[in-house]
Amino acid sequence: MRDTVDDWPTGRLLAVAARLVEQRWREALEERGLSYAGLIVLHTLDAGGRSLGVLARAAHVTAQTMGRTVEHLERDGYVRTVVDAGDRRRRLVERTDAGARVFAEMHGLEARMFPELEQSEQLRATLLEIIRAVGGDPQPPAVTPDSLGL
Amino acid sequence: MRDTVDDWPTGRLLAVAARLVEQRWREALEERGLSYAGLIVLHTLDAGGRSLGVLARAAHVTAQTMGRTVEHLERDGYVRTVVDAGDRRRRLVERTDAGARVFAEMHGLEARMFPELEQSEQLRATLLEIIRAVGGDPQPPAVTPDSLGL
DNA sequence: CTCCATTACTAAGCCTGCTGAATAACTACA
DNA sequence: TGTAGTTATTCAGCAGGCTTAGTAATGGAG
Repeated sequence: MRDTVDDWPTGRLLAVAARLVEQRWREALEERGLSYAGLIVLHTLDAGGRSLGVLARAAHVTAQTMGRTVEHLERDGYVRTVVDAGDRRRRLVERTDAGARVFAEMHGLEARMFPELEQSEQLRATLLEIIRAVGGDPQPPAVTPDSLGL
Repeated sequence: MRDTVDDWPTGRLLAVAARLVEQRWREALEERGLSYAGLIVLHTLDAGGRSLGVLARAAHVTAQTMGRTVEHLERDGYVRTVVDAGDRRRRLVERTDAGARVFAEMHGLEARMFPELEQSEQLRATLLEIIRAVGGDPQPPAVTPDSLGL
């Protein structure tokens, strides 16, 4: 009769847990005018400028979604985009100084915010298996998704 | 240099995994004109009619979000709402015959869709700990959120 | 019995996901 | 060269999260 979260299917638990963690992040981010999705982009750009499509594939979101997120980051002055000279279809996205600064401020938090989470190798391994099994890195499409096992 | 998902913070992995699983669900649901959020509501209503607020707390979403989801379910004919006679602020939500039918069709899928997921007691336990630590059941607010440990 | 705090829900608006469909630029091939 | 196909991005629109700000009904205190 009692309908607690305890007897929910695992997929649903996954969604709720992810939402709660993200929400906690939001509280820390909003005072910098930054979103969780934006933080991910700034993090990815740490290694240098990237095109929109590359960013999208890295974050496992569609190009459309990434386009809008980058738009917002640009509006807020955290990234700038330039048309790729070699392939004018491409828009290269790079961090501004403000973007690099705000990322540096937030970066340390990733480990401090949920230390138990970061240290749980078991959980990380399981999540990575799920991601590979369900989503799969788009690079090797020859892998059968049935080879999971967990 | 290579920026794969492997070295992402755990919270981010959680979000990606949840999104991928939900997306897989969506494919199976859309042909019935049902959303993932809607399925959760129909599931919760399996035990009988519930008010909007109760549904929201059960799903760990805000009352506003639940209001809209119920609105969509009602539009599609899967639930009906009636004003509670005893407390006219409340709107009781109950499944229609169509709602009960479509839920029955989908219900079995919960276990079949990702069998490995459902059987991983380890993962379930970890997710429940996260949910309790970060979100916490609103019922016992006396529990200190520091008592996690994973 | 009246007044006020609380509770349940609604309204408006923002952000991030998605899909489907268009456009522009590049590439390959005849 | 020219044309067809692929790839990168954008546009439009829907759903579901969230927040802040109302409104209406309840219920308790004086």
